[in-house]
Amino acid sequence: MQAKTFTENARRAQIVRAAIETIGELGYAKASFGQIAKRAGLSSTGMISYHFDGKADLIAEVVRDVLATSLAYMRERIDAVHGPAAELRAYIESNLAFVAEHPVELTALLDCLRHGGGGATTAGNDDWYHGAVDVLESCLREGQRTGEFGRFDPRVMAITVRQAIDGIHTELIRRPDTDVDAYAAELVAIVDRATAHD
Amino acid sequence: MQAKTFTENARRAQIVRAAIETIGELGYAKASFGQIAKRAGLSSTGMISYHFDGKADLIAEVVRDVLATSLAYMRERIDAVHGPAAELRAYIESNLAFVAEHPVELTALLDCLRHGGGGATTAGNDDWYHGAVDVLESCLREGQRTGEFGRFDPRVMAITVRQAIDGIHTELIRRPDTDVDAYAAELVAIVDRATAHD
Amino acid sequence: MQAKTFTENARRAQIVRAAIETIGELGYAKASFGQIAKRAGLSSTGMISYHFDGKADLIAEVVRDVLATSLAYMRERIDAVHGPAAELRAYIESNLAFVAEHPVELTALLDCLRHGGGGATTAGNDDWYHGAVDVLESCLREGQRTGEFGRFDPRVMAITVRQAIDGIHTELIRRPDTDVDAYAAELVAIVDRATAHD
Amino acid sequence: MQAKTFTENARRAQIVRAAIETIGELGYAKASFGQIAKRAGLSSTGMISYHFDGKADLIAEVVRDVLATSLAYMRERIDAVHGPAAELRAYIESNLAFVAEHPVELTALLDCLRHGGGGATTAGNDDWYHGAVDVLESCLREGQRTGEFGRFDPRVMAITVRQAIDGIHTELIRRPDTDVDAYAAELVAIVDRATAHD
DNA sequence: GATGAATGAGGTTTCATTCAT
DNA sequence: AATGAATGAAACCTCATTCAT
Repeated sequence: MQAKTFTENARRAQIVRAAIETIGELGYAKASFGQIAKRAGLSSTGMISYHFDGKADLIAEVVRDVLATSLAYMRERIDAVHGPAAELRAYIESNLAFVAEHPVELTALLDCLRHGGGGATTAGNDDWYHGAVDVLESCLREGQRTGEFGRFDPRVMAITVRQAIDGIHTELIRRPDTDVDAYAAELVAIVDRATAHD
Repeated sequence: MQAKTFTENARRAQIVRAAIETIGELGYAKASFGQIAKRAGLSSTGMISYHFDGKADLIAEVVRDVLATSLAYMRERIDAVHGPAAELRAYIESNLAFVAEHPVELTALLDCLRHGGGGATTAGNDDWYHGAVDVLESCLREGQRTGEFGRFDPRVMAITVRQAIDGIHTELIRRPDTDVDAYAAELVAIVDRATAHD
Repeated sequence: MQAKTFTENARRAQIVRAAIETIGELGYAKASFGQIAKRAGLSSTGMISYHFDGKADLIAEVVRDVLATSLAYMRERIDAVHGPAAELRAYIESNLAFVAEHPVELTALLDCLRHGGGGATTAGNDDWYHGAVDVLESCLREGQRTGEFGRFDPRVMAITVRQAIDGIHTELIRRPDTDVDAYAAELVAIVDRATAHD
Repeated sequence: MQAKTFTENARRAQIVRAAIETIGELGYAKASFGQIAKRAGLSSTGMISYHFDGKADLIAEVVRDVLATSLAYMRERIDAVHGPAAELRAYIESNLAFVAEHPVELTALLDCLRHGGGGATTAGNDDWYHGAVDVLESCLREGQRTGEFGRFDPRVMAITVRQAIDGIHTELIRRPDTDVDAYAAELVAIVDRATAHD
C-alpha cells in the first residue's frame, strides 16, 4: 500500500519535474503532454493522464511544487531575522536569490500563472500572487504600527515591492549577466528610502 | 484605390478590435480565429487569414494598435510638463490613467506580450517592455544629472516603476473598485521618496 | 460587340498564358487561381472565375491551347512529306522538336492531363492521348498496307512510339543537356528497325 | 516490443493499403486523409497523422510498398533466366504481368510518382523511374558488349522500353479487354527487332 | 501500473467561387 | 468589365484524453 503510494508519488514527482523543465525551456504553449512525456522518459502520454486529473491538475501541481520550494527557501531566511524591516529585507533578498538559483523553475512558474489567469474572469491562479502581496502588506502595516516605517499606503507599497522582485525575471532574460545580488541590494535601498520616515 | 485601402483598413481594424476584445475576455489561449471571427461578425476564419498573414501578424497588429493608442495618450500628457521629475510623475499618472480607462485593451496587450515569446529564449516581443524601461532609465539618469534626483541605480529604479505601474492591472482584476487615481498618487509619492536626496 | 468579344478573348488568352506559365513553373498542385492571377497581373481571382466556367474550364483551355499550337507546328512539317514512313519520321521529329522548343508548355500540358485523368474512372482528358495513338496506328496500318512496313501489331507499335516521344520530357528534367535532335534521330532509327520487314 | 512493432506495422500497413485503394480509385488529388481514413475504417484523420509523419511520409510508403511488391515479383522471374536478351524479355513480360494483376496498385503508384514533384523542378521522386531506366540501360549495354544486341543508343532504347511498358496502363483504362500477354509478346517482338543486328 | 493505439475536437490555413460595387 | 471583399468547405495537423491489453 505504502509502496504503491510511494511509487505513485515518485512517478508524479518525476512528471512534475519533467513538466517544469519542459515549460521552462519550451514555454507553456509548446509544452504538450507529448513533449513532457518525452522528457520524463515515458513511453505514453497516457501515463500523465493516468497520474493527473487533466492538464490543469498537472499545471496546478507544477505551481504548487515551485511555490513550495520557493517558500521553504525564503521562510528559512526570513525566520532567521526579527522585526518588520529586517523581514522585509530578508523577503526581498531571499526571493531574488531563489530566482537567481532556479531560473528554469521561475520561468515555468510564471508561465503557468500567466496562462492560468489568462482571461480577466479567471481567479484562483492569482491566489498566490495576491497572497504574496497580502503577506507583504501585513508586514508593512506591522512596521508602521511599530514605528519602524513612515507613512505610505501599504497596499501600493506591497504591490511595488512584489512587482519589483518579479521584474528581475524579465531582466535576466534580456541581460543574463545581471548581478542579482546587486539588484537585491539596490532594491532594498530603494524600499528603505520609500518606507522611511520623512 | 483610396476606397479600397480605406475599406481594407476598416476591415482590418474591425478584426483587430474583435481580437482585442476576445483576448481581453477569453485570454490569449482561448482566443482562436474562430472566436475572433464570431465576435467580428465574420462567417469564417478564412476572412482573418485573408486580411492577416497568419496569427502572428494579427497579434502583432493588436500589440501595435494598443501600444500606439497608449503612447499617444501618454505623450500628450508628458509633453505638457518639463523636467525629469515632472515627466516621471506625468508618465506614471498618464499610464495609470490609460490603464484605468482601457482595461480590456491592457488585458489583451499584456496577454499578447506574454505569449509572444514562448520559452526562456524570448526576444523581440519584449522589445516594448525593455524599451519602456529604457525610457524611464534615461529620464532617471537625466534627473540625476540635473540634480533633481538623488543617488540610486537608475536601472533598478526604472524596472521598479515600470513594474509598479503594471501591477495595477492584476490588482484591478481582484479589486475592481480600486481607486486608480489614489494608486497613482501614492505611487508617485513612493517614487518621490525613493528618488529624493538623502 | 466585336470589341467586347475581342477584349474578352484577349483577356481569356492572357489568363490561359498565365496559367500555362504558372503550371509549368509551380506545377499543377500549386497553381491556384491566386498564383495565376498574380502572374496575369490581375487584381482579383474573381476575374478568372468571370471569364472561365470554373477551374476545369480553364484547364481544358490550357490543354486545348497547347495542343493546338503543337498540332499546328507538327502538321506543317508532316504535310511537307509523303508516304507513311516519311510521315512517321516527320511526326517523331516534329513532335520532339516542339517539346524541345516549348518545355514550359509541355510541362503544363502533361501536368494538366495527369490531373485530369487522375482516377481510373476519369475519361475524356485522355482523349487527346488516345487520339494521338489512333493517328499513329492509322499511319502504321497504312504503311503496312502499302508494304512500306513489315509485320507487327500497329496498336502496340503506336503506343510505343507515342510513349517514347513523351519520354523525352522526363529525361529533359533530369538531364537538361540532352540533345533532343540526337534523341529524335536515334528514336527514328529504332522505329525504322522495328517497323522494317524481317 | 515485438507485439508493439507488429501491431504498429499492421496499422501502418492497413493505412497504406487504404491509401493505395483510395488513390487508385479517386486519384491522388481527391485522396485526402479524410477519404483514406474512411476507407481504412478509422474514426479520424488524426490516426494517420499519428502513424505517419505527414502526407509526404504516407505517400512515400505507398510508393515503397508497391515498388517493393513489384520488384519482388519481377526479380523472381528475371533471375530465372540468363543473358541480357533473356533478361530483357523477362523484364518486359514480368513487368506487364504485374501491371495486369495489380491494376489498382499501379494506378496509385503512377499517380503518386506524378504528383511527387510539383513543377519542372522535380527531383527525388523520379528516382525510381530513372533508376529503372538505368537498369534497362545497363542491361542493354551488357547485351551490346556480349554481342547479343546490335548497334543503338542504349539510353534512348531504355527509355523507349520503359515507356512502352508504362503505356499499357493508360491502354487498359480505355480498353480494359486488352490482352496483356499478347501486348507483352508483341512488345518483346518489337524490342527484339529494334535491338537486333542489322 | 504501464503501454501505445485510437479518438474526436480543435486549430490555422488555402482554395475556388460568389457578389456588391 | 473589373474589383476585391466575403464565403464556406476542405485540407492537414496537434492535442488531451480514453481504453484494451
